[in-house]
Amino acid sequence: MANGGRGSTRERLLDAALEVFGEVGYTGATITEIERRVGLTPGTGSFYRHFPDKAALLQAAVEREVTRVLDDLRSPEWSPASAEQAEATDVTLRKSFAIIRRLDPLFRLMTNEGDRVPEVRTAIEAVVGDQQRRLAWEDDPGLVIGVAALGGYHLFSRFQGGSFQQVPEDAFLGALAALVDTARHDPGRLDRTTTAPYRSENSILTT
Amino acid sequence: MANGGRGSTRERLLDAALEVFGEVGYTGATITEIERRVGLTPGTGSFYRHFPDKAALLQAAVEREVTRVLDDLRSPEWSPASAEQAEATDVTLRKSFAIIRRLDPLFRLMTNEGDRVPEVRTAIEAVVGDQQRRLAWEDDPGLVIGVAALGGYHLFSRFQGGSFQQVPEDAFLGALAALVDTARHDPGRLDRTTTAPYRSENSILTT
DNA sequence: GTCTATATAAAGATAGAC
DNA sequence: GTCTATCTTTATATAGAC
Repeated sequence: MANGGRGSTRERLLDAALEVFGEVGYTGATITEIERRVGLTPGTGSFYRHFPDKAALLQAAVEREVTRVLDDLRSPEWSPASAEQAEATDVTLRKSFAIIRRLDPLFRLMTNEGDRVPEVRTAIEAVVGDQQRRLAWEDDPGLVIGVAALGGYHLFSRFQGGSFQQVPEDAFLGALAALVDTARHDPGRLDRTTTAPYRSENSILTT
Repeated sequence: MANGGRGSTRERLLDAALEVFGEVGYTGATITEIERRVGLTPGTGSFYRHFPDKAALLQAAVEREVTRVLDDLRSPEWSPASAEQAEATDVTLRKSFAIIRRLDPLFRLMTNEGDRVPEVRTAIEAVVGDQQRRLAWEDDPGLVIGVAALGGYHLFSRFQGGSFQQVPEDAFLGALAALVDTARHDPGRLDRTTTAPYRSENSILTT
């Protein structure tokens, strides 16, 4: 049962909605299945005592989630350090990764509903927009690359049903932080054009 | 019309299927809409002269796409250089990025259908599995990070409906190649633990 | 606030004419 | 190989009893 049976039926319906819509998309989700997950008798239409229709459920679920995310992002645990309190790169990356994970339910909704449900895109832009402004390519290209790498690690891990290329999270974050740090403390390095062919020193492919 | 009206109706149905399933998911897609896209009169059930049912269409579409992708990956344009023909990092990354883009339709299917349609996951694993073996963390952590960054850039670009953080593809690829190159030619760098807090030299936030 | 019963609409699917 | 007509199933949604 969504939310372990806790909270009002309305709240549990919102929990289930975020879950099911993310899993099978809006059209793929049935009212019957949502009723089942919250402990209502499936197919009875009890759902309609709480929401006028399916569309209203989607809208309410997205709105509540966006509110919650924005709220979370204000807590010190997630928010980036101010200009006065500079923080180490690995700390910044860990926060970014936590945010990516926190946004995952909305990401799924976005991927599943994308353009069909404009509210979803608008809502996500509201959340991501705030983060974006702190992450400008001109200011800190290394960090932009780092966040992209975290996004890819997250995405591919989902696809592979484990961690991307079996790389443990800590190992990935550690190595990435070291690399991003290089870029941050020596910005000129990113301008250098790559020329020399690369031959791995320890690849099993190398003779 | 899917495929611009070229090819047999069956082939055009497969084209439309990949398209529509990727856009709205399996349950979200209607036979009627697929008929419309290939130029059959919508709602007439003409589709059923070509496939026994909707599930068969999904399976056939995935199978054909997987075959095509595996075929493409064998061409020199996409395949990684052999151990004897070392290639520059930016070339490797460009190929990887092309592959990620080539896989995008299957990625969408995967995200939309995920666990509900096991064939999709299996098929994608067949394709990705081959690439995976060439990309081991122990051999070349810098490249693994690089590929993750490309995946994140691709994903976030899709979300933002443009390019990630307005960063042009060439700029991103260039900077990423330089960074990955650093890691490749100085592997010890990735082991270094980050300690010094970072303060941007050119951020508008810095006083 | 939940269940029974039922109405309505949409989608999957089939038979048969052309 | 496509269209007309139709059947079946499934899902959204409502009215009313408890």
